[in-house]
Amino acid sequence: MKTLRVPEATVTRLSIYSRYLERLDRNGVTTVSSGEIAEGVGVSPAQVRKDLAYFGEFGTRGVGYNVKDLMRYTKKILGLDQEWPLILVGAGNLGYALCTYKGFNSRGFKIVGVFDNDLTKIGKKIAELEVLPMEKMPEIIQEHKARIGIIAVPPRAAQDVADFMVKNGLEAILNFAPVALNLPEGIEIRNVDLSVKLEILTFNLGFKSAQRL
Amino acid sequence: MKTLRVPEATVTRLSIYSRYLERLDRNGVTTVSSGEIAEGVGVSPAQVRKDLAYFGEFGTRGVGYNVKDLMRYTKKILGLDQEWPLILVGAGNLGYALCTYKGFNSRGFKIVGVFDNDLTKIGKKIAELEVLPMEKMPEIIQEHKARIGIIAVPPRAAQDVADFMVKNGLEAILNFAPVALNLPEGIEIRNVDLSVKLEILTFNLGFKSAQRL
DNA sequence: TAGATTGTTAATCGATTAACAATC
DNA sequence: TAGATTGTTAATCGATTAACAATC
Repeated sequence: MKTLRVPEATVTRLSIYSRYLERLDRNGVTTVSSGEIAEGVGVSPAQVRKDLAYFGEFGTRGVGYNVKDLMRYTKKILGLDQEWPLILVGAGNLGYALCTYKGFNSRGFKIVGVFDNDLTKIGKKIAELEVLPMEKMPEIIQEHKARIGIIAVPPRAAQDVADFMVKNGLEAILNFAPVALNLPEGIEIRNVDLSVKLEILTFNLGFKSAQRL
Repeated sequence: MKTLRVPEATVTRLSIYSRYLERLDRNGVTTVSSGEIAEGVGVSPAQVRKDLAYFGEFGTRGVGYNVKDLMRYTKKILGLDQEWPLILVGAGNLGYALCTYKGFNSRGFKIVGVFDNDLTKIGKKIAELEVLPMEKMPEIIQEHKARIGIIAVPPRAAQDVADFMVKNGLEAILNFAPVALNLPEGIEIRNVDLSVKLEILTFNLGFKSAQRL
């Protein structure tokens, strides 16, 4: 792997190519061109080739890419050739949905601990897993060698949860609470905001109406 | 509103500024500078001013921005000065979580119909709403003048649901299924992929380990 | 007035695309 | 060989940032 800086957009697309290749493979397709991938996921063929070029040469000129091989390469690049144990905080509706979300399991993600500080939730079961009090987190992190945490709590609690996760050794956080978190250098953090994309839609609908006037 | 093309990243940030301003307002802050907003959401002060400049002049030189006013302006720009009725298809765990998600309501989004084609789900209640069969969708869309649909079904069903939504007049779709949808020109579509950001994290964790070698 | 902060221009930076030699 | 498609370079495009005049 080159130590060149890879644009985050490239990694995002790689994840999408990867899933598309899985589908092609399931459908029995053995060879694919950059143009077909591009068509399938909605980007340009040059984009596909450029993205892949950050990591190596995976195709055959005049022929295209072997679907199975490229699928494996892309998953390997993304780190999906291994299982990733996840620590989840927040056993509300969103937490429940994430626990049962098949899209995680199929990519090698496995939630190994669900935590909450709400006494009415602790002890309940979510898909095989008992909701645990926060104090148990260090133990579970150690047991599974977890490195990634997911925050699915209300905004006001998110920073405390993040601090607690970092204190206990987690290195990366996926945050579903709509707030910017303050974390020490070196901790990877990404936000998933369920409402932002919806607001892009409302913006665009309004914008189009305005232009029609 | 200028008819200039606005970068999508600007709209995304506007949504984030807007939420941050709401928080400042709740905390009783009356005036804020571009530098403080930048600090609060993690971008550069120039970025904040540039983003706002697409839509007008909202500040006072030497002073900053009035929090309440700027909050109202940003919400208006995003189309959040009105209620948006939403049509949701998919009454599984994710659908359930979205129905009860407070982040939607607080921004003026209101799910007015939940649909599924699973007979075991139809008739059940999710937070005041009865899960309806797909055939009822046209009626509900008309009744509420809904323009936006949310897809929370498994990937293989997503395209059919999208086609059905478009056929019944919806103009914009938020898609939680991890597939690229094919839709006619003019239909706004955005995907929310719960797993992609997680894969960016695993990529970065792997990348960092590789660089340490 | 002196200090502060906006709005905006120009410079910089980075990402996408077009084009084509390499090569199957 | 002729046709196809990759990998890569150079050109283009667009977004971010630095800098500063305007002005409170």
